[in-house]
Amino acid sequence: MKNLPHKTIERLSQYRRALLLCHAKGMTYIYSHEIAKIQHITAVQVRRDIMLIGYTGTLRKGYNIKELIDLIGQIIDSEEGINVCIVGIGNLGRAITNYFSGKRTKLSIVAVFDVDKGKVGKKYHGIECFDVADMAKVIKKEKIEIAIMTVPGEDAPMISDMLVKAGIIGMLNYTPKPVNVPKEVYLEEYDMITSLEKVAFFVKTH
Amino acid sequence: MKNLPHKTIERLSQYRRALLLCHAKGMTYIYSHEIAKIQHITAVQVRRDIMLIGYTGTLRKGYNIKELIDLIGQIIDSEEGINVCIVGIGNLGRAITNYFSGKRTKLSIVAVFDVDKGKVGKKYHGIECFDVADMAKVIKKEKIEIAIMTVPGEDAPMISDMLVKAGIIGMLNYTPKPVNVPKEVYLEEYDMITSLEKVAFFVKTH
DNA sequence: TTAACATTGTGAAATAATTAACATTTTCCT
DNA sequence: AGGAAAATGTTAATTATTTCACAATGTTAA
Repeated sequence: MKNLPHKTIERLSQYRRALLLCHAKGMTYIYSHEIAKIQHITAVQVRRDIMLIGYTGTLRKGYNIKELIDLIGQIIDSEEGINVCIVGIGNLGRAITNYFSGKRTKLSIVAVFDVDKGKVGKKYHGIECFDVADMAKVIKKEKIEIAIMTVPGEDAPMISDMLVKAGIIGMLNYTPKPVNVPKEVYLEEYDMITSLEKVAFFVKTH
Repeated sequence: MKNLPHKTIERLSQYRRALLLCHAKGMTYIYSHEIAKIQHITAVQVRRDIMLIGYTGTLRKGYNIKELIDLIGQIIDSEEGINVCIVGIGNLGRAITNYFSGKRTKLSIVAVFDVDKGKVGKKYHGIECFDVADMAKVIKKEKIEIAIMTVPGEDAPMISDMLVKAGIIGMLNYTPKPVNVPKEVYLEEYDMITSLEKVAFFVKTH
């Protein structure tokens, strides 16, 4: 199951969230075109994604929601769970801890870091804030594997290097500054300004 | 210049930001492989993107930074500038106003909206917060064309509909909930949870 | 019981994006 | 002056992703 396309993985994560809502509403089966409607993509794409993970639905009844949720979980989650940290607990960092608080998933945010001594020692949504200087120590102690960077752009390269040295193996960079990591580290970057400029461009060209 | 690939547009936005930093440092020329290094992509891709916008560099000297910045601006900016609003001024909304404050670009955040009466009337980074109920009025008055949604997921569909009715033509949805908009409205969705789950998946599979 | 229909599953085609390969040109060195 | 090196610009090949088209099959209704 290694060779799932990146885009399929993204959609599976989204399907699962939509399916959890349906499940909570008491639905038991769902058609590909219903999932497609929710995600505003095509039904064929939904079916193909589901085909790729080897699940098969029931003709004329659609997919069993519970089974599909569980299967997606088997595919994209780690059995043991993964610990995550956030570096930089400004507005963006807090927004992310917010999203996660309360939701129990296989991904747990177990530490946040900041340079601001006024923040160190405080708790954010129940998660303790440590000094960036103690990063390596805490990451090892808490077995943290993924880091989310929400620091100012100019600090990103240095923080990134520290994270890599501390043994992180996945990184999500939300700063506007691209960072370099060794190829063993999986890096995903997202930049809000770029997205907005992209929307502006495509708005302009209809 | 209409048919630029989506990915090229994203990268042009990023190149521009990197080039502005280089320009500020006093550099006048840059090689494709230097840009590539900064963005950690390949030099061929940089050259191809630049080729697509019709710019040509100087052999053995590289690209003129100032000229390239200006050309990218001509391509991706709207001459008159575009007004943007943020709906939902929680942590994420504030993070975005933050990013933009101080930077003068062709994109201006001219209004923020919230349902919380305690926030209405206050200013965030100099931008006034209006009641969501007055959205249509303010959007027309201020000639706002793009909206950034940073409301809780459950409010997203309703807010989205209101925005569309108010005449928005581009939308950036940062809630975890996909929304439906008519095809005349350009929609870009980004979901942090999905990104994190994706990183977790690819970390797991090396 | 059978015809019409709705739905899944999937090979093949189409489209989008990246990468390889290399011709071309300028500069530098000897 | 001439050859080597270092860049750009671009066509072609490759890879990734989406969409089309339709076979298969269970379900419903007459």
